[in-house]
Formats: sequence, C-alpha cells, structure tokens
Amino acid sequence: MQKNVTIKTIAEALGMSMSGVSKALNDYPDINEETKKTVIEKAIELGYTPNLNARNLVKNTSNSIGLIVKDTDTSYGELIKDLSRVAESNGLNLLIADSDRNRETEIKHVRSMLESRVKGIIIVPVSGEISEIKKAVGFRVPIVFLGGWVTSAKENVVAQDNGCGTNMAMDYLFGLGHRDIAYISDKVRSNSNQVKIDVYMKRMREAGLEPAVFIDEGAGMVESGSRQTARMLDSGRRYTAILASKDLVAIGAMEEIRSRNLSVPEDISVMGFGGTAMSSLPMIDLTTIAQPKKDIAENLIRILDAQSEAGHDAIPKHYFARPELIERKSCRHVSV
Amino acid sequence: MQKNVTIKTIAEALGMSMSGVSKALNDYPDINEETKKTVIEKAIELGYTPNLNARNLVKNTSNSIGLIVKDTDTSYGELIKDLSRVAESNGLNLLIADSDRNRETEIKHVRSMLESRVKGIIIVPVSGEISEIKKAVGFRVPIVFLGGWVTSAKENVVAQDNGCGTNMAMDYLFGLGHRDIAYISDKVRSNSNQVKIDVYMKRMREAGLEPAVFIDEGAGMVESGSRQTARMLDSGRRYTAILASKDLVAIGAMEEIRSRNLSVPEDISVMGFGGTAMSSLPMIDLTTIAQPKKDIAENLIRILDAQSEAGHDAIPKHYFARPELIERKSCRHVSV
DNA sequence: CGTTTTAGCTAAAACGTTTTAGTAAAAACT
DNA sequence: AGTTTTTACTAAAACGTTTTAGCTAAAACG
Repeated sequence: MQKNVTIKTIAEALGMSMSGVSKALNDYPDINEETKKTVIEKAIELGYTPNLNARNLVKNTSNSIGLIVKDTDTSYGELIKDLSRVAESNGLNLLIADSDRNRETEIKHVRSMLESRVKGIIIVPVSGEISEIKKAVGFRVPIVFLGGWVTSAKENVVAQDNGCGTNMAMDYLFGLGHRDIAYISDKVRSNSNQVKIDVYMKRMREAGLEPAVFIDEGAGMVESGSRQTARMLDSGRRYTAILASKDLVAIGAMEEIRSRNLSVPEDISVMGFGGTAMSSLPMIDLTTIAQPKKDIAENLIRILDAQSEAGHDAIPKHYFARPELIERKSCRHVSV
Repeated sequence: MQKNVTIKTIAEALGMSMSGVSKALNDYPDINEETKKTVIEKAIELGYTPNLNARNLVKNTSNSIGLIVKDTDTSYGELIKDLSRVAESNGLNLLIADSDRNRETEIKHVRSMLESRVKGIIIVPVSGEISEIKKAVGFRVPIVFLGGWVTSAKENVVAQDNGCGTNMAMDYLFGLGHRDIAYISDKVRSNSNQVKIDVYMKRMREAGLEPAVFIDEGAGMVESGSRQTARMLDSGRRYTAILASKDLVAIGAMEEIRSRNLSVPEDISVMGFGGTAMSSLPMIDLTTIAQPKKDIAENLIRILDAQSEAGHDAIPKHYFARPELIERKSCRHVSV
C-alpha cells in the first residue's frame, strides 16, 4: 500500500508549511489567492482526500448522524430515502441501523454510534420505555424520537399528527355519506394508535353515532386486519366503511371483505393509514392518510441541528407533521 | 459542555499512564488482571466512550462501510435490513446513501464516503458505465458492485444468478404444463434483464416452442407490465403464462389481465422476479423468484473484507446468489 | 527616514488514541 | 550471590488535521 496523500505530502511537494496548505484548502483570508490556486491544483493532482477522522478529532465535531429504526420494512423505513437526501444537503452522512424490534440490539447500536461520534441520533424506539436509551446516550449528543411511542414533553419528538390525520379521514368518510364506520386496529402499543382511536370515537359521538372499535391482539398486521374485519362482518351491525390503523391492516381488511364476495368500495369503503408504497399498487389502490416523509425528514434534521448547537440544557422540541389524504379507489359514496 | 472523558481522564484518576489504560482496555497480555479490572470499572464509572475517530486515525483502519443504492425503494433497497445485520455482526457500521438514479449525486456520495474513510463501498450503480466511479475511488478502498449492471471480470460483483432464476421459473412453468409462455419486461438496461431474456428464449426453443418477448420502453414498472400485457393479449396468439422481469412488472400484468375480466391464475399464470415485500400481499400473492437477500448481504461483506485485507492488486471476486422460488397463488396448472 | 500596519506566511500545540521501545522491580535461575 | 528472565508497567512518537500565536517582508504612513 503506497503512502497516504496527506496535507504534509502537498506541503512538501510545494515547499510550504502544513498550516499554509490547510488554510489554503479551507479558504482562509490570510492566504494569497495565487497560493490557494496552486495548492488546490496540487491537491487534485496528487489525489488528496481530506481525512474527516482527523478533522473531526481536532475540531471535536462530527459529520454524521445516526438513524436507528426498529424495522426497515415499515413506513418509517421508507423514510430513509428522504432522510438521506436532506442529510446530504446539510453535509451530513447517514449511519443506519436496524434494531429489529430488539431492545438489546437497539442499545448496542446506540453505543456503537456514540463511539463513532455521531452528531446526534434519530431513533424509532422499540418501545415507549426509553430510560435505557436515555441512560446510554447521557448528555453526549441530542436524540430525537421518531414516531408515536414517546410522549414525554421532555424529549425531542417528531411524529405524524395522528389526531389531525384521523380528523381528515373522518371528514372524508362523513363527506361521502358514511355513518356506520368501524375502526380496525392491530395491537395498540404506541401512543399514535391510541390517539387515532380517541379521535375516531370523539368524532363518531359528536355525530351522534355509535363508535365501533375492533382491536386485534395477534401477530401480523395484515392478519390482524383480516381477523377483525371478520369479527366486524359477523357482528350483526352493518358497516359501510372501515378506517384502519395502518395500510397493512387496511389491506387485510380488503382481503377479508373480498373473500366473502363483497367488494371494495362498492359494498364497504376502506381507508388506510401510512401512505406506504404498497398502498399505491393497482390491485390495492388504497385511499390513505399519508405520512409526509419529506416534511418529517427535514424537521428531524432541523431539530437535531438546533439541539446540537444548543447543548444539553436545550428546550425539547416537538414537531407533528400534518399528513395528507391520498384519494384512490378504495372509498366511495355510501350507497343508498 | 463539560470535558470529554478520555483515556487521559481515566489515567489521571487512577494515577497510571495513558498507555497502561489503553492496554488494559484492549486486554493486552502484559497488564495485570487486577489492574484491568480496576481500569474497566473506572471507565464505566466515568462513562468513558472510546473515540473511534482517534482510534481509526492511528490504526489507519475503519469500522464503517458505505452502501450507495440507486433507489431505496427497489429490491436492493430492501436489502438494507439484512446488510445492517451482517455488518453489525462483523463490528461494522453502515453508511447509507441514495443516489436517486443520478450519476452526479452518486459520485458526490462516493467522495464523501472516502473522506469518512470507509473500509469499502458497496454500490448499486446508476448505470453500467462505471469509469467515473472507478476514477473517484481509485485504489483507496475496495468497491463491490451490486446487481446486474456491471459485467466486467475485473470488478468485484455480487448479483443474483438470473440465469439460474430464469431456469427455475421455466422449469416450474413447464412443470405446470405451460407451453405458451410470454416474457414481459420493462426497459432493458441492465445485464440482468438481458440474461433473463436469453435464458427464456433458449429454454423455449429447446422445448420446440416459439418465444415471445414483450419489451416496454416507457416509464414506470407497473405501467410497463400493463402495457406489454395488453400488447400480448391483443397479439392474436393465446398465452397461458407470463414470466415478468420484475415483481412490479408482474403486478402490472395481473392488473391488465384482471381489467379484461380474465383471472389470474385461472386464465393466465403470472410469475414475478424479485420476491419483494409487495409480492406477498394477499391481493397480489405472486409466485416469484426471490432474491436471497441474506445470502447476498453476507457475501457482500465477505468480499469487501477479503478485498480490503488483500490490497488493491487483489483478484476480483464474483458471487452470484442462487435465488429461490416462492410458490404462491399466481400460477397453476394449465387448463386443458 | 523611521515607524506602524498589513499581507502572507510558518511553527507548534492540540485532538484521543495505539504502539514501540524501554525500564524497574520481582522472580527465577545457576 | 550474581545473573538472567519475567512481569507489569511507562514514555514518547505517531496518525492527519486545525488553529493560535508569532514572524518577516513589504507597504503605508507621518
């Protein structure tokens, strides 16, 4: 392996000092323009690549942020693209890890990222119990919680505004004339799911209607959707619309409905939550409340940046992104 | 901001030398076991976190690898989870970037990763024209190309064995009694697509059958699938099965078939390629040739590791992962 | 002309590690 | 007892940067 090309290499090639070269490359004002040009040319000629390890070490800064998701396959995993783009435009590298819904793995990733001296950590926690995470991070770097798990006002949180999203969904369904609307949900673990249920119930009651919430306790989002839809269909009451807690739950619902030779949306309208890639497929074509991924990505980075400027006594920041209703083919006017 | 806890902090607290502490923490044999214990305890007590920037700088190594995909949403994007897992078990961090199918962005990411001194780069290139990438990387770190774009024997390449996959698909369809099989493809840009076509044609001819390849030139994989399926259905010849170049193309095909009141698989069997998450959805339920993501992830890291040991005159390595046929509901025996 | 200012550099310390070479004391030999 | 070996450390250099303080020569000033 040939010797690394460093600032010293350039300095020697040019017969000048290392500090001179460094300053030239960093465009300091006290270096002659001519000199700067010469230095930059030489740097390119020699194939110089600055060593960020060294730079970060002396400047005590970092050019990377960590993202730990609990599952790359979920809607928060789909955010990687947008986050990577925003990070890039802020000159940041993105360090990614998947905790695989495992607390131990999650903590390991946190530790490892701290050793790599990330500027901050964005984390979709495995559960709402975050004390271990907080303990591992200490006050070393800012940490932003992503998603509906964390509610404490003392933490930095970015999430979808699920209250708002549910209201949009209800407005839409009421607007289509639906009155018999069921809420179908997978296991309620995170706060986001609870908020959706609360708003759904409130809206139904305000409209003088009887809410009907079907919550599944089993595994598999699609399966949860199917099971609870079956329960709903067998319940005796007739429903014209389903609001599902997730896109995958909605897909399970559609499946169950169709397996009984009913059709979506002719017999029952189905509305999803998430706006995942799958919801747009032709055979699915799900009307859904979509997560504004770009908006979320931008605010994650914005908050992380602000907090790392501010130090560890900074006031916690919260951002709730306004979702967007994507109208597709799974909902229609209630038939009279 | 309070002072960082470094090896020096520990050394002073214990009245010993920095080198002693370093050696104790790294379990050198020439340090007393008692001393090691004391040092480790103190390190934990003070909340010491090793600074990998400093370590990597002096050891001239790296603990991270870079992954640049051209689109996080494709099947190679779904590999992030597995790659992150394999990386973790090898003590590596994963730096991820999305080139967004843009050559300029891609090169920017390559540069940035080199500055961060990654150990190596895994890249799903934007196109088969890789000279710019090679030039940017030089011989600094090993680079492994992922996917069907790069064919040169001089490069490290990991990809699916598409020849094998296509043979599996053809065996399967022949086994179900199909003889009128069409191949439907989106735009042929990468080598992988061409290989599939070649094998398809070969197998058809060997069976004494007339191949029929429908290639779309337009945008959107789903739309490509639909358009070419329409062409196929209008072509006069009657087909009983479709082999699609991608899962999304297959989904487009299914959509077109169903929109004509034909059904899958009763009237026409459809076979996909990729084994993406979407293929498993109930309304899709696509029989497909799945990418062995775990296998691919393991071999990517293995090759990267081997090449960075070997230095830049290492012999290029190739690995073609054997895909797996996932049998679902989109294919059945040809009706007689 | 002598002094002050400015332009354009250089020298050296610092960042937090690892590692090589060395050393003092204790232990083991002869 | 004197020598060698072993044990358990320490000192200092090195990695590739940035930055502070300082320096020299030229320019500007009075």
